[in-house]
Amino acid sequence: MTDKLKVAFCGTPDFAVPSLNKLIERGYQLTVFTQPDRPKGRNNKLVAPPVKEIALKNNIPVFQFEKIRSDEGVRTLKKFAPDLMVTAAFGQILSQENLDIPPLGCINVHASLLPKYRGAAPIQWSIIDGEEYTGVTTMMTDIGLDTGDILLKEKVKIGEDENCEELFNRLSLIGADLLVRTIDELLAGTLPRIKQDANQATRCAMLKKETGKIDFRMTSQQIHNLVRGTYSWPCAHAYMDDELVKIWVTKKVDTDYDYNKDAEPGMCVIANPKIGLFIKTGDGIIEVKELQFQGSKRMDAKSLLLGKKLQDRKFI
RNA sequence: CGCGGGGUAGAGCAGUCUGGUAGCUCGUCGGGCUCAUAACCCGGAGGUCAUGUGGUUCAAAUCCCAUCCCCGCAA
Repeated sequence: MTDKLKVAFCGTPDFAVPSLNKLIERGYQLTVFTQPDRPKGRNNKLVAPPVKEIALKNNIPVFQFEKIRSDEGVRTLKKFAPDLMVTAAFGQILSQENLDIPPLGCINVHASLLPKYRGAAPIQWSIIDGEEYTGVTTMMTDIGLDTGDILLKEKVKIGEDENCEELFNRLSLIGADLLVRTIDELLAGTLPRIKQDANQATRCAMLKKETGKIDFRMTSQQIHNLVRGTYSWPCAHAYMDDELVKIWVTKKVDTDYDYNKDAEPGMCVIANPKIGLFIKTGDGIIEVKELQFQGSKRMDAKSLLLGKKLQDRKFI
């Protein structure tokens, strides 16, 4: 084992946790930088980022600058004097001054096959776009947005019904393994560095609430992708009589059902507690397995239909 | 004290405004019927109506007060 490599770890959400855990296992000397606690939930209670929880449990120093590129952030980083810096879903932009501090540079773990899906929500967008494959890439961080040289890459197939929470979990574990392999090769001097082909690059935007709005004129497959890709947040949704309805789980329909083929997209063409809930789409119907009306709990469609009549009512 | 919805049988809901025997759709148990079903028919069990030995009342799931829990929005 490499003794006492000093690593500054910058990460925030669950995705970054397995990577941090790996570095802890390695016994590196760590300092963690993460986002400040944010108000969450109904009473605006402050909630610590998952990475902070892990760090505290392991007695690792934690800093929560609003901006790590601030004077104070830079000063703190310099004082720790890391050999290497690692970022994983940090959510802050590093300055050149930050990047110049660690002699070995800065490695970023990014959940896409770069140069595709640079940006903030690559996992979600790869599902929404209906990609067959995605993966994790480690790269040398530079000043651009996910533009640094590619180091290692691992490709995975996206499951047909896999939602982005499941894919997140899968990729976060793969990312953690890829990270330590990257560090090993970096130290061994065998690490490849490949420039990104800017012509092939695509960039994905942050998800907005509005991203999850379902337009039932889309195809069943597109809707299924949207539901899976926005799972958990912002969650695919539609409205019925001004009531917000979250669509949690859908299933593509393979059976031949008898329903009104002339119904408008969004119409509940079959809404039977014994069969389920089926909504007309642009090219057929889609089954809604789990959904949630505003103010009420998330539940499976068949249960909901026991108490709520949705037959021939329409989602917009 | 951010705004709003809700807690009624194992599940999902109605009933609350206008106080007067606890209902519906399922499930479950028992029986019947059908070549068959998203089946159908008959019968039964199962609730201190979130909590308060709270207030009002002849009478509270329902009105008033307090507390707890769940959910949506906003951040």
